[in-house]
Amino acid sequence: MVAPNAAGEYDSVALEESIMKRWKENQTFARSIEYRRDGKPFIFLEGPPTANGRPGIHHVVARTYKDLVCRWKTMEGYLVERKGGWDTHGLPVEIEVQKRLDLMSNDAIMEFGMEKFNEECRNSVWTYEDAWRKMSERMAFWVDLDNPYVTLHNDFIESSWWALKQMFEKDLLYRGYKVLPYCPQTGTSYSSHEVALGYKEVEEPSVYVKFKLEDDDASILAWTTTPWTLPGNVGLAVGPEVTYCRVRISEEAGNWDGRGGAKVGEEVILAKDLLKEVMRHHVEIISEFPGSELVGKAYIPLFPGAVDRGESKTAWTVVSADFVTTSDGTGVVHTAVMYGEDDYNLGREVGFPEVHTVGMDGAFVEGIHSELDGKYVKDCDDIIINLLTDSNKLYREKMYVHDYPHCWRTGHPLLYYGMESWFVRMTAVKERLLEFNDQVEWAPDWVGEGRFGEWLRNVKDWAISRERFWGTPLPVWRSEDGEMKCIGSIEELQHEVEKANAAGVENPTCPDDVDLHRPIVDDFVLISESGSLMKREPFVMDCWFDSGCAFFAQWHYPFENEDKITDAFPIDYICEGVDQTRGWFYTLLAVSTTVFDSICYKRCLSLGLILDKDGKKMSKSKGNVVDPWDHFNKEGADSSRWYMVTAGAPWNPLKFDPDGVRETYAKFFLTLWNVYKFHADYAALDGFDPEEDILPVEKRPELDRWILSRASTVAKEYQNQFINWDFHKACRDLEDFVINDFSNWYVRRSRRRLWDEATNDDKRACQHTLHEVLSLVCKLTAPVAPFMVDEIYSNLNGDSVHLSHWPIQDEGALPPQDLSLESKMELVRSLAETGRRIRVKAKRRQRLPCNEGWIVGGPDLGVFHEILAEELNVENISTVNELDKFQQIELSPNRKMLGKKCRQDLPSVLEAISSADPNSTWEEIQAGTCKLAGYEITSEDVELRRVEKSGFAAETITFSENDEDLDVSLVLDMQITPELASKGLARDIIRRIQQKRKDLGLDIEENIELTVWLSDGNPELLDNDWKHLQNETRAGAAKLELGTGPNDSEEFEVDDSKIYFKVN
RNA sequence: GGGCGGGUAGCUUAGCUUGGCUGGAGCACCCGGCUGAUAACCGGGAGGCCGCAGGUUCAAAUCCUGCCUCGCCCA
Repeated sequence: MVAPNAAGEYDSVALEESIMKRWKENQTFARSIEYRRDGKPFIFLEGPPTANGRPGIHHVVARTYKDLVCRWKTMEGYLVERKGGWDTHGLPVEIEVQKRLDLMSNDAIMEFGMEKFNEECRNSVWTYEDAWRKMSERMAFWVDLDNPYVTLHNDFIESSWWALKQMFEKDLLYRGYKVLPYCPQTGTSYSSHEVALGYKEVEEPSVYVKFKLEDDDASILAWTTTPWTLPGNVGLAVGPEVTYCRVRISEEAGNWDGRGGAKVGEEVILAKDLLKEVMRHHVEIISEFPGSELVGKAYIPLFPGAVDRGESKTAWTVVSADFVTTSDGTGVVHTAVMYGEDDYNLGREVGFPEVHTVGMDGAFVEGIHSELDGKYVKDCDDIIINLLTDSNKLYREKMYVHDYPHCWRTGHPLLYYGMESWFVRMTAVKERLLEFNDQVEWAPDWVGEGRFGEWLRNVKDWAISRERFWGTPLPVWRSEDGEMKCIGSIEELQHEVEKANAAGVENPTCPDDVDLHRPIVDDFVLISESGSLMKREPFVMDCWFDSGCAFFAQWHYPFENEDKITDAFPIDYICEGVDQTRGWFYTLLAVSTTVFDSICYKRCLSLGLILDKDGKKMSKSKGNVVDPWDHFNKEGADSSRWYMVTAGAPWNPLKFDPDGVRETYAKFFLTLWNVYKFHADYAALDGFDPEEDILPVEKRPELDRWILSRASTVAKEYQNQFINWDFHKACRDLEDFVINDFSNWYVRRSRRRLWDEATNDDKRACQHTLHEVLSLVCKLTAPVAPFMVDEIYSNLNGDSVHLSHWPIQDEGALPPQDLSLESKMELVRSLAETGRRIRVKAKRRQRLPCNEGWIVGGPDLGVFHEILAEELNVENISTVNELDKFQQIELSPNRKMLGKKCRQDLPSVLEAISSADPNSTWEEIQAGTCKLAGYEITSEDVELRRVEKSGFAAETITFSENDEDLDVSLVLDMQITPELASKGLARDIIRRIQQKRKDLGLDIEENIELTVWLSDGNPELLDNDWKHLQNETRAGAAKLELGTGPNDSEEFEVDDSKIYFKVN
């Protein structure tokens, strides 16, 4: 091993870039995996981002947590392979292409050509791949992007097909309807985020409709904002617990506005709470009853013949539904099965006929009503209202203002429309899902138990098909009479194509590398067992299905890599934003449960959202998006990563404050670098070899043993915090250690030890200690902020820190701990601080020494007296036990004990304690005879405090060791002697001259010529101190004069008298 | 409308599980000190209806109830 190089200044960006280069040249990432080849695997799965969006700061956050766990586990000795992945299918891709090529409807796409369109999609997927690569590399996210899994690759699709077939064979796949927001103008249904693009406030007619009961004169009143759904009405829903009433119109209404009405004597039924809201007539209440009494009653259809009853027994009857409320309407919900999600679910549940009254073109189908057939539904509101009015079925109309989703492309209102769709029967495996979820270690646990658990308890069947073009095609072929085949591999497809060809179908060729996308797969026609032609169901899969298959499809399982599932499944760790709870976290579990009947991942870290510094969501439109490069190019990736991890718990929302990154840079990294620089510069100068002349720890001074012990303690706690997912606490503690213990105390106290030019034991001890602590800090920091510490570690140890071993597991790897030494040093530091506080209060300059200092109480600090004398600027430190000389006692109540004993009398007892004489009371307490305010007071009820007597400057602090609180006092002697005054004066002058030297930019070694003028008020400067002054300031030639200095001399004041000096 | 989480100093936050001495820290601000020690450090100061309102208790930031508010997810 050779001596380290001198460190140079810290330039984070240049340093990180040079390290990136070094990693590339040395293949450090690959080596970090290879040298763990024999280790136990730790399986990480990368959630695939889509590369057709630019990466943002939130991706940096997620990748930091992915990376740090993988690096940590690697250092621990696990084999952690990291395959990159890309999500390349789905709606966002199609929308991008549609916008670019102005293809605003399905017809336009078909006209353009589906093949060409999909080709455009395939290309557009990679728009930002380079930006992603650069970001990943710059932030040091180690992942294999050269061999990623890609959801559009045939291998991936084939594996997904295989998975679907498993579901199909388990009867978990079925065809049904799903009510979706649909735009008849473009012929497409919309996902929720597209819907969100198009909400508009509109004013529309709403109607209160009278549904005449079959065997009763009364009508039930129902309300709807979509009159066009009324011809499709097949049922009325009431709340079983809601109170309804039957009322009779008792008077004609005056000032009737709009169409509709009711005659005197007519009877209607509605929720009691909404009576005033709805009725425009004076009415008398005939009866009141719960909704359950209405259930089963039949009524006369509004548009007879519009819907075919079919097998349904419940059509045009009242049913009960728990979603019915009395917040608006009449407390009765008109149900048209195909045009509302609640309606559809209710219809399925109670058996209403599932029949469309509206076509895909948005117009009524033939046979509804002569005035409606073939007309666009939104043009029919008026006609329908008139028809109802004419047949006395309308009670009233009311204009209604609400937000309603509109097509973001055409501006037309969307229709909620029941579409053919394929589902995975998740409801059938609900119990297994819950069971598996219980086995997952969630961070934080409330996401698993709460948000995710809640979702699973209410799990619905998963609608996995989309009427789109760019995606994994649904591999189900279907004949007109409903025979179905699900294809699970290319080989099977080829086989089926051959079979069909043999039966006379003319299919295109189906080679081994057939592109599994549309429209190619659409062209294959298969043949059923009974000999009918089968066509592919014209859907693609929800792209969430793709990513849900990633854990096996990334390996092309089961066609290849069987061992990846037998040996490397379930996954050990995944990590994504909390918004993935019902996204990727769910689809992974859904697929693994339905296909493998297994848990999918053992640990899941769910990250909080990233917000701007004001707590607002980052969005392009608000312009508050933080570009990661702003910080990569300024403070660097280390500071960005460390900031993000220390800013809060990973699952809490992160308010990203650019100033926080700067602060991290200035405090943690700059400090660490300067500690390193301090060590490296002297080590380089001295030719220090960390492997030579190692001084055993027990032979090193207390200060060294202390910092080594602290380092051990911090390292162990760091590991515990990591295991508990408390990365933020771990890193905050480490940061505190580096800044306060290591830099501000150890290095500050050790500085002079390295100044000595000759080698000695003390210097060697210090250098080895610095080397060991720095190396340890590097290892601990490496997973979180991998750059700078790699530079430090490599320079000190010759190889990358990322190839080093995590220092925690084996006992011998950490320096010895000495907790009693740690707590003593803590006391020493507190005493040093206390001394400064005493001086401020006593108005005594820090540089003016005190003759004596006494430590009263506490453990033996003999070995630290020298440090304390220096820190406190006291000539002589001693320990004394005679408290009374400096102190008197005070009693302070222990409220916890007294509260239990005295309850409501506590205030009067407290009063009694504070007014009693402490000395005699304490004697009584010890004798067991103390009684105050009627209560017996024992030594447990009070705490004894010692307070300094006047005449000494003193302060008492509490020192805790082994659950015991000890009072320790520091007393300073405040008298001033000529010797002390001289010393203090010398220090003040030295300080000024040193500052001047610094201002002049003088080298540390350089000599100066010095003249000092003392005036009348100054204390005498003794010979010794004058010599010391010359020595410290390297004043080769020095003169001491009396009087006022010339105009070109420097002037300053000490205790109100002036001093002049001049440096040449 | 439902579920989950948050609301503590100008800002970022710790403390809440298990109630108890004066609610702790960092940034920024002011005063002082210290420094051949770095964008550092130390002491002091100012700055807190601990979201609001009730309840439990001798005692509530902490436990309970309701509300307000912000965020996310779902309707």
